[in-house]
Amino acid sequence: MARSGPRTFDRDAALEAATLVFWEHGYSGTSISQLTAAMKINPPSLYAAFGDKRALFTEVVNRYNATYGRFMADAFAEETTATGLVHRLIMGAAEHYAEGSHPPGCLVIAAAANNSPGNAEVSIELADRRNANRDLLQSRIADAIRSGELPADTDARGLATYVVAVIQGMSQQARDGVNTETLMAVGEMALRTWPVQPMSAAGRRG
Amino acid sequence: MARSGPRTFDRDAALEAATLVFWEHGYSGTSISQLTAAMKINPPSLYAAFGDKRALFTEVVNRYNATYGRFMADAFAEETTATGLVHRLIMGAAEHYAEGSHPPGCLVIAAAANNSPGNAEVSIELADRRNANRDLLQSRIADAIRSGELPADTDARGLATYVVAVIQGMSQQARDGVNTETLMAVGEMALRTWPVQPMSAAGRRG
DNA sequence: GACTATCTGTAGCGATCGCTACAGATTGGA
DNA sequence: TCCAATCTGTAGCGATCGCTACAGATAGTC
Repeated sequence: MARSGPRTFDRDAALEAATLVFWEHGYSGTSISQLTAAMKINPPSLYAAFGDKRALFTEVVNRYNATYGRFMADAFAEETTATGLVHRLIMGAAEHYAEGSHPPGCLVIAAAANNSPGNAEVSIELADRRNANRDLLQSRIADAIRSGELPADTDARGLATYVVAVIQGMSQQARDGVNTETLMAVGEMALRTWPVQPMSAAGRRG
Repeated sequence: MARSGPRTFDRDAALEAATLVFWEHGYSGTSISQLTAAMKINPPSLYAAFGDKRALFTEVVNRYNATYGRFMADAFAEETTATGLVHRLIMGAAEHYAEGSHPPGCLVIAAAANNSPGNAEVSIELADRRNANRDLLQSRIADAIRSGELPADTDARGLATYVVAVIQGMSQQARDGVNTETLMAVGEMALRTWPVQPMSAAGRRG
């Protein structure tokens, strides 16, 4: 077999393979031997290219957010109203979480739920990402209340938590085998609770 | 130290201790040494009294459903309308998932999310329990549609999945640090999407 | 009070974990 | 063409995993 010289494997393809394994089995449920088998490299190559398991996972999560999870960042960047933003977040989750081309659900939600004390840092890392998203959504909702898009008595914290909970629940349901069609129905039901200014035409509801 | 004779430890107290550890760290994230430390027994006593780690976990889950998770079974047993049932499931989750007297969230939802291939059976065991609950709720909703409690065009599958997703999302949010007050707000928002017969007085909405 | 049965504590089993030392193989530069 | 540098594969490190053999200690029986 070919040994040495410049790197012989595709770093991004290896990251993609690692992503799918972490997505399916979570951080602690994935072993180095599983990773090296999926990435088609040997342990020393993995450690030379990515550092250690922890650093590889962080790189995987960052890449995930820029690829599979991109619809979230895009929604935050492109939607100017809280109503449009929430609609796109929820329906995007419904659309993507049960696609057959990758493991079900959201990697950031599902990949570090069970963690031994030794892996607590990884749980915290993902929880921080989830909570940052929720806080960002809350601030966008607060903006919408100030601008008059949403009623003045709207509970920004509660509403943001509700939206994030629905998305996380859809991720779990996708993991439990629910298909895209049902997730879409869930998303539409979730959006019916959205507060609308009585005299406003800002709502997206059909 | 005292050795031997009849069993010297309280079996149920040991189960309770094991419950809290599994609840916090999940199945694969909990080691035998953690369990024996929390249960204040040594490995041979654990294996003599409970079989192995897997059997202990199953016993823990059954006991959990009869204690901490009892509000779910009670709601199914005591509520006669789908509306009342769903109200009690969601508000019960909101009330209990962030209590400070035990780990946050629901053990059945959180304890086997990350699993290596060797622990796949445990994931399936909990997924089956979750899906059985969802299917039971769906059948109760279908009954309510037939009886006229809910509109005839109600999507029983979608609605049951929505309710279960909200509950699972609340569990995740509790794990991420959200308090009871916010969970209550989430539950009330979730119930606003409940379909009501226009001419009926069956709704519980405030 | 010896005997049997049962439980407990110590110690350690084989397997796997994340990770790495080492040497063989191949490349680019001199 | 030979060297220095770099990557790869083999093999195995110490630690921990789930689990158990073994022997010491206590209880009930006669």
